[in-house]
Amino acid sequence: MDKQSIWSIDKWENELSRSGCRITRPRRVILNIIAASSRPLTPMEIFDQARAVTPNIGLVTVYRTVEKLEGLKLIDRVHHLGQCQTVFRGTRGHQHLLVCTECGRSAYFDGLEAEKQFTTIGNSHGYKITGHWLQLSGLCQECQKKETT
Amino acid sequence: MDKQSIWSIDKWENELSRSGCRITRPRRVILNIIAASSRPLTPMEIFDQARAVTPNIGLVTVYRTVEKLEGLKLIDRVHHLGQCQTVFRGTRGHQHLLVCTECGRSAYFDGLEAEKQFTTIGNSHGYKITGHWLQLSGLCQECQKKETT
DNA sequence: GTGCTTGCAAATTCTTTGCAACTTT
DNA sequence: AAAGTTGCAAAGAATTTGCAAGCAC
Repeated sequence: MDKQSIWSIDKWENELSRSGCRITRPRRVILNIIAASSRPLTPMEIFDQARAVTPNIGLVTVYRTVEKLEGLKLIDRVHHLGQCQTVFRGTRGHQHLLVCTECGRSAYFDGLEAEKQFTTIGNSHGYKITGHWLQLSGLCQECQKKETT
Repeated sequence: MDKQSIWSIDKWENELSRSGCRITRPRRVILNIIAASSRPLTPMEIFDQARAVTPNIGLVTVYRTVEKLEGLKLIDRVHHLGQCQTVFRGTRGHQHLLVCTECGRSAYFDGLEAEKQFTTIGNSHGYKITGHWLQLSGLCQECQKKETT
């Protein structure tokens, strides 16, 4: 677990209690798993990892915790392999995701200059732009190596 | 149904038969519904509309037809309201989608200059970019009017 | 103690599969 | 006639809900 993860967990727990939620053991476990992951995870994957730590945790708790974290914008929903139930730790400020199509390893990159164009594009179609979704996909370093092997 | 839709349907039927598929009545109905829609539709929505025309059509046929159309890239999967099973007629050339968060009305816009940056962004993280997903959301003209009402 | 959480079991919802009858080419 | 397609019913997944017992604050 890197510095960033630790940083996230503290922040997440603060956010959670600030919004009236309780910090329970199952939640702490789920938080840690998501924060430590280098790739987006499905509810089931989170559940499996969580069970290794707390065998009697319920899948339902995963769903409910994920829902809460998403509501607080602490995690993001990611498009990956036709799934959109996978989640990844949220962006800090204005960033977008870069996902490896092979292994799922993900990284954030900063917003583009281009985003300024979005309003203009919207206008030309009569839309008032309120948001955008941008995600790049490709092969991470590891998976590029495997390709050539 | 506008010109664009008619144009799509002819093209779609050509593509379908060219890939060894048969043009059947249920398929024609589904094709027409998707081509004529100004917003992304879920399998169930397509089914409901189709039933109005062919009461004994099966939901299964919708799933199977959608799968086929998607495989031929004639329709695109769209992110809308947490769903990613909704589909919309495909892009022509290099375009991206603009979706109304209220009513779903959608339009395509041309690719951005900015896309040239994507490769560079990828490189700086060690990724080899193979694709990107960009979708804008906002309020369409109709829904902006309703807001002020 | 109060009120949020948990895990279980059951209920829903969504999607896929097996198959015999039926169309398209 | 051959090969792809259809709709039904059933199977399988994925997700949500009701609820009594259990914790966090």
